[in-house]
Amino acid sequence: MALGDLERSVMDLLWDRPGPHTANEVRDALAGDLAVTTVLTVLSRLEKKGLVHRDGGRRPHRYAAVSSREDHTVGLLNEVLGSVPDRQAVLARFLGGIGPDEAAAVRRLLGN
Amino acid sequence: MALGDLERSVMDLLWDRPGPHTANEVRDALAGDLAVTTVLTVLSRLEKKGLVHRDGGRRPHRYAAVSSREDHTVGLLNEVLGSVPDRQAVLARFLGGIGPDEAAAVRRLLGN
DNA sequence: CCGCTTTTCTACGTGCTGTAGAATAAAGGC
DNA sequence: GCCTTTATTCTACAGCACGTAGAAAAGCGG
Repeated sequence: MALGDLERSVMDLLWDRPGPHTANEVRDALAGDLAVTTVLTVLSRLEKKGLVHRDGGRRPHRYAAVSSREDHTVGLLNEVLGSVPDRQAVLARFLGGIGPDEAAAVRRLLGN
Repeated sequence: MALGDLERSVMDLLWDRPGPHTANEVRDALAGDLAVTTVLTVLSRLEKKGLVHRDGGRRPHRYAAVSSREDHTVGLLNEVLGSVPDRQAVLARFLGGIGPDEAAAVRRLLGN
């Protein structure tokens, strides 16, 4: 699921600052001078996309990211990899293009 | 650069079948019954996006993918990874989620 | 009950994509 | 050099996602 620029900014905010936030808090933290309704629209679209959870128990409602930025991004990676018939071939090229430092990190991460 | 469904189908075709192709060939190979002009529009949009190269030397023009499916997909992966502040953290989660067989393949690809 | 805050509904402009007809251009035969 | 056929470009339009927000409704504190 691709995000627009503003949607992306909102997600970045929710990822960068921990804890649930109200729409007003999100608007204040965003660059520019948006209307709260704009932020609410975006938040509700993000909720429909399953990226944001809304706690509507008390007013004002609180919003938070459903999954971490890392988990979300891994999902995107797998989505990209799923669109291709030979996943391994892509990984091969990807690994061939990373720097030696990062290659070392990958090796370490694989418990080796 | 995200692709639409038809754009994606055309790219898949150009990747699956080697050599340059005419618009008519592409249309015949595609599922459904599209007009050639539709295919030409899509091809020219893909050309503008830099994904397709057109040889307009002789008529009919021939079209071919600029880069391999693997290289293109690696580009997408890096685009996704570039949108995140901590690339390594994402790679860590990604690697944690792959199967043991694929982990072995990755280790092998890293020359280990 | 009343005003203020918050949320929902509705709406509109823009850009991208799928789709293709109309208009134009080239190319080959005669 | 014309004419027919084939290929390319121009123009267009509907649908959808997104940024943006006003108008309307709903809830809360006093």
